[in-house]
Amino acid sequence: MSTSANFFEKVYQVARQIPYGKVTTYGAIAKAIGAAKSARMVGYAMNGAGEREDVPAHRVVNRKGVLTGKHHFSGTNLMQQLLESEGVQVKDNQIQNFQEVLWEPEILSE
DNA sequence: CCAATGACTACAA
DNA sequence: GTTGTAGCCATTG
Repeated sequence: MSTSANFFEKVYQVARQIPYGKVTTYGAIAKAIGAAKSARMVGYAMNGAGEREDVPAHRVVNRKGVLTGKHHFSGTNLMQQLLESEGVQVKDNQIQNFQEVLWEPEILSE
């Protein structure tokens, strides 16, 4: 495997730590895994995480609290429904009480 | 190896 | 506040 394998693993590891009814941002995860400048890669990793039920990709949004990656889910509003099902208010693909439901992961250390 | 892509973010106008 | 440009870096062709 490649070095990037660890990168994905770290992303999944942090994503799994997201508590119920909470959300986080790509930048927060990227920073937590020690790759704050690789926020894009976090979203990219989420692509493969969609198959993993252990990784709630629907709880990961961009820094504005917008469901930018909803198109990657099965349906067009599946991501929003999942969030609303957890008590997260979403409107027009954007989380309303974003700051209230926002959860920041802890920095991973080796 | 080089070029293009992307579920991002920050800054400038 | 909106729009545009640039930086970022792993993946893919």
